[in-house]
Amino acid sequence: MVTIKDVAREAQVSVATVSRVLNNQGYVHEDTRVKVEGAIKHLQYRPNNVARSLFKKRSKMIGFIVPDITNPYFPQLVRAVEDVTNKAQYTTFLCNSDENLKKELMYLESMQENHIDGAIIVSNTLQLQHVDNVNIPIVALDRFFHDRIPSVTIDNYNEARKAVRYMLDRGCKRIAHIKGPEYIENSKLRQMAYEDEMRENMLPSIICNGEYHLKKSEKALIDLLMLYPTIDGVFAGNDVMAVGALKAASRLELKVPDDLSIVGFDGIEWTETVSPEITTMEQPIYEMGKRAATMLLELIDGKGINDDHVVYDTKLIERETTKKQ
Amino acid sequence: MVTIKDVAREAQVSVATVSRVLNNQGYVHEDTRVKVEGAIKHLQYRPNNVARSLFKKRSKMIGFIVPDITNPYFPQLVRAVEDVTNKAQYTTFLCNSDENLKKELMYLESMQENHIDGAIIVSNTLQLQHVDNVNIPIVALDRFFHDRIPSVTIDNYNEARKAVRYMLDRGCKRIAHIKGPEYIENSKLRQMAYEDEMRENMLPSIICNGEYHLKKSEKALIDLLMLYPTIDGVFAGNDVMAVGALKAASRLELKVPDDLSIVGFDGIEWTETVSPEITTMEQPIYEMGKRAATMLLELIDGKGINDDHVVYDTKLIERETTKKQ
DNA sequence: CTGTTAGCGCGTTCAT
DNA sequence: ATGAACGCGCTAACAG
Repeated sequence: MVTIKDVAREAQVSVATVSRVLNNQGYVHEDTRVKVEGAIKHLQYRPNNVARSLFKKRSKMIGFIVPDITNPYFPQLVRAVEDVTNKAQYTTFLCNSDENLKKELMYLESMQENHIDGAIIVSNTLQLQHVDNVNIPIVALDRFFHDRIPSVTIDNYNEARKAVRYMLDRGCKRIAHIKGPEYIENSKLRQMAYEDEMRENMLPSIICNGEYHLKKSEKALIDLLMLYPTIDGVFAGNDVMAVGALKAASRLELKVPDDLSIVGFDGIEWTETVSPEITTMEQPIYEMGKRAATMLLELIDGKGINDDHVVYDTKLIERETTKKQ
Repeated sequence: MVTIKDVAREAQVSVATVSRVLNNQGYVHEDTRVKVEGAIKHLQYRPNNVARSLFKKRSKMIGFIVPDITNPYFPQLVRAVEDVTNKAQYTTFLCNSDENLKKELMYLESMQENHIDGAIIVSNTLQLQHVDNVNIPIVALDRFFHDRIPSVTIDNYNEARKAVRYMLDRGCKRIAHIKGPEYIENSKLRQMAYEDEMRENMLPSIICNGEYHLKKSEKALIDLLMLYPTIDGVFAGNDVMAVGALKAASRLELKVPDDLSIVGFDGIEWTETVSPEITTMEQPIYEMGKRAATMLLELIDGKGINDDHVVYDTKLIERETTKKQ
C-alpha cells in the first residue's frame, strides 16, 4: 500500500505538504504542487479514507436503511438519494433491514462504529429510544418517526380519504378495503381514513387483511368477495396489494372496472405492468428521496434544522381500473 | 466519544487488557474481565471500527455492486448475500451502479479507501483492467467477468435453448424473440441460443429489441405483431420483457396462451403477479447469492480459490402463458 | 495474567 | 511556503 509518506519521499517534500495539496488548503508553491501531483500520479496514490476518518471523525459516507428492498417503492427512493449525495461527494451505502429491528440496530451500530456521517431511515420498528444515543444526524423518510427527528412523508390520512371519495364519486356503492399491517403507521392511517370516509357517507366498512403482501392480499380478497359478492370497489392500502386485488378479480372472472373498481396507493411501477393498469394515489417518490437527502446533507453541515417535517401531496392517477366519468 | 482509554480508567486496568476482553483473545483473569465488561456497559462504550480498521486493514465490511436495483432480480440476490455475510459478522453495503461505469469505479474506489474486505459485483461495463489493481477479493455474480475472477452464473446459452425447444415442443410454429441490450453478455447469449435453435429447426428468426425494459418491450412487440400477425410464440430475454409482452398481447386482444405463448427468463416474482402467470426459466437466485457470498468470505479468509466458476442450472416453471401438454 | 509502547495513515498546529 | 512532531483510537508485540 502506498501511503502519503511514499509520495512525500518521491516528491522530496514533507508529508505535510502532500497533505496540503491533497486537501487543497494552506499555501503551497505552484512548483511543489506540480511535483507532488506528479508523484501522486506516478505512484497511483489513493488517500486512505480510514486514516482520514479517524482523524476527522467524518467519512463522507452516509447510510440509508430501507425495510424491504423487494418492495418496488424503495428502489426509486434509493436512486433519488444517491443522486443527491453523490453530487456532494458522498458515498451512500444501502442497508436492507428486512423489517427486522435487530438488523436495523446492527446497521445503526455499524454506521456509528464506522463514522458514517448521517443516515436516512425508513422504519416502523425503530423507536426514539433506539436512536437518541445515536450521535449522527438522521432523517426519517416515508414514515414519520418522532417530532425531534426531521422527516419527509405524505399525509396518509387525507390522501387516503381522497382516494375513497373518488371511488364514491365514480359511483361505487360497496367499497371494501384491503389493509396492511397494523404496526405500520402509514397503513393504519389509510385504514382509518377509509373507515371515516365510509362512516360519514353512512356506508359500512368491509375490511380484509393483505399484510402489504401480494399473495395474501389476493387470497384475502377472494374470500371476501365470496362472502360479499355485491362489493363493487376495492381500495387497497398499497399498490402491491392492489395488484393482488386485480389478480383476485381475474381469478373470479370479474371484469375490471365494470364489475369491480380498484384503487391503489403509492404509485409504483407495478401498477403499470399489469393489465388493466391500476388507478392509484401517486407519491412523488423521487422528489421525496431527493428532499430527504438534501435535508440530511444540511444537517451534516450544521445548516439544517432539526424539527423540519416536510409533507408532500399525492396525485390521483386515473388509469384503467376505475370507470371514466 | 468514549474511547478505550476511558474504559481502562474506569475499570482501573490498562488499555491492552480492555482490548483483550474486547477481542476475546489472550489471557485475562475472570475478575478483571467482569470489571472491564462492567465499565463497558456503564460507559456505553462502542469500539471505534475506524481505528480498528486502520490498524488491522480489515473492516468487516463487504460491498455489493448491483447494476439496477429497480430490476426485481436483484433484491433477492441482496437478501441472500446479506444472510450469509451477516452470519459471519460482516456488514454488507449495497451500491447501486445504475449500469454506469463511472459510478461503479467510484464505488470501487470508495471501497478500497475504506478498507472494505471484499466485493461482489454484477456488471457488464466493468473490465478486468478496472479491477486488476483493486487489491481486495472480488466475486462476479450473475454475469461472467473474467477467467481470473471467480464467478457464480448460469449457463445462459444452453438454458435459453431449452426454453425455445420447449416452445417448439408445445407446438409453436412462429416464435419471435425479444432481445435485451447487446452489451450485456447474458442477453447476447440468450439471443444466440434462440437463433441457433431456430436455425437448426429450419425456422426463421424474428427479433425485436426490448432493451431489458418493460415499456420498450411492450411497444416493440406490438409493432412486431402488427408486421407478423402469424407469430404464435414469444421467447423473452428476461422476465421484465415477458411482462411487457403480456401487456402487448392484452393491448392487441390476443389470447394467451391460445393465440400467443410467452416464455420468460429469470424467475422473478413479477411473473406471478400478472394474470395469466408467466412460464419462465427460473434461476436459483437466492442460492446463487448465497454461493457467491460464501465464496467471497472464503477468499477473504485466504481459503478460497481464485478461479472457481460455479454454473447453476435453471428450472422450467410451466405456468399459464404456455399450453399444457 | 497484565502493563508499556510503538505504530497503522493522515491532518494539523507550531515553528522556521 | 515548508517541515517536525503530535495525536486520532486501537492492536500487538514485548516485557514483566
